[in-house]
Amino acid sequence: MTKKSYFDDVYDFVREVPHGRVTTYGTVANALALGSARMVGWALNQCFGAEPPVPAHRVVNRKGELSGRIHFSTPTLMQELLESEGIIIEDNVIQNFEEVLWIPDW
DNA sequence: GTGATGACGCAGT
DNA sequence: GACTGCGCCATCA
Repeated sequence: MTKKSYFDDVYDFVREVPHGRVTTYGTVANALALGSARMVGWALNQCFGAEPPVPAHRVVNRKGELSGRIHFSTPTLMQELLESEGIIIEDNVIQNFEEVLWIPDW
């Protein structure tokens, strides 16, 4: 893993997400100019081996659904983490999505 | 070198 | 309004 990839860009971006806030794949892809939201999800697929750990639970799809929860240790872990930060989630979907959505100025 | 896959997004129907 | 298909770019087999 000594080889740095654009993963670091995605990881760094996600780590910049404030506590209690979330971001979307499209936002990350747009902010990092990756060109595809798929790249973000694919990069986060390996975030579990990243150091320091990446708050991947703060990254959701455009609809605010916890689409990536299935990749966590448990399908409820992602929801538990978000709820622990004060984010309301129902049926694996963020309720006040627009309120917790975090978007960088740049 | 080619084909297939992936935690998505958007346009078209 | 809801569903389907295609495209994005990078990595793995």
